[in-house]
Amino acid sequence: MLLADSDSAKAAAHPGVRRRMTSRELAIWRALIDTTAELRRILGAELQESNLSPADYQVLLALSEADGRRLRSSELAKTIDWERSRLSHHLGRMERRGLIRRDDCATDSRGAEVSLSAEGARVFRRATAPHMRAIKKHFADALTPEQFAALADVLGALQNHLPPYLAARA
Amino acid sequence: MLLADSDSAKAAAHPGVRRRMTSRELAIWRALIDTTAELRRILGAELQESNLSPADYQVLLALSEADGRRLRSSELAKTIDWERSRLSHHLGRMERRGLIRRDDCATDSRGAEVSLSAEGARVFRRATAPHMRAIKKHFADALTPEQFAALADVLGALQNHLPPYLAARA
DNA sequence: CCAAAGTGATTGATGTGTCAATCATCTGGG
DNA sequence: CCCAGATGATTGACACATCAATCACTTTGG
Repeated sequence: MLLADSDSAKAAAHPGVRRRMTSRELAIWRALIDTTAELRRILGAELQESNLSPADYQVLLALSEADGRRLRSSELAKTIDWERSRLSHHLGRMERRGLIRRDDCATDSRGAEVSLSAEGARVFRRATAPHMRAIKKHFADALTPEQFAALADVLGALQNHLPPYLAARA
Repeated sequence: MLLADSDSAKAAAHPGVRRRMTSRELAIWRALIDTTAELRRILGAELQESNLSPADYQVLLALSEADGRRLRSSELAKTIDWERSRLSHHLGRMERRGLIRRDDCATDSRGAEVSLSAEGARVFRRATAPHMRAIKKHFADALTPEQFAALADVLGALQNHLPPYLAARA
């Protein structure tokens, strides 16, 4: 039913900005939201088996790619594009679980240095391969090279059309 | 950088299931997740101006399309594909805000009938048009007819490849 | 030098989502 | 009829996100 096309003739006649959305376009929007939500749900459940939330994984990934496996808190926030308060709360929980550490910063006594604990590094290492396999299985294996190209094109168009600051961050 | 393609030659040589993901495929995956997250964020912020969360909107939409603007709680859950406990918590909050009502069900005293309150109907009516405009502005207006077709194709492929029960629900 | 503005980070309140446990009611086989 | 198991729905505990407020420190202009 994604391909139902009762009003596409109208749409084609008016390529401009002034027309209404067609029901097909709306259906594709909903399919986009639902399908990506489902994919996130599946991958999140898979990550859970390593005792990590998707958010945990993002943090650990950024830290493990960082120089010396440590980052200033605000740098980390910028890297993964989180609000600082969200990060602060989350780091609190991750610290309690022993995945990361927070130390006072030498050069700025306001700041905090976040670093990967040995345990955090270990957990991350063991989670990565299954996570990549899951992405491959549920996403990459579903698409042909042509579909990848088309998807990249669509995402580029969407990003370019986004309010400027996202484009700036990219 | 979405189009960087350092290892696509390798990929093309092995169309099968056994190969590793290319870095380009992974980049497209991340772009998909990030772009849809940003779109959800923008539309959520826009909905907020009508004092509704995206979740509120889903509930109100399902109710306002329902026969008599009322649904059994479990029917509602099935319609919007939520866990029952999530719905129960959410309905509690929406009831406190006066958007919906819950009454005992006549034919099954375990059950609850959820219905749109006058206020809920009013709020939903006033939120719908701006919401549709926002989807059009940030999503539909960004894509050409060819890109819509390609996206529908990609989403179809992803859905067909999902674990069976989603397809069953669709 | 110092007060005011700016910056790095945390906190508390509240809304949201998930899981497992619970409660009440319904239903079907004996 | 009756009770064991299924079903409809809620609850409590906890993880997570967002917002506004706060705190501590740093910087800067006079």
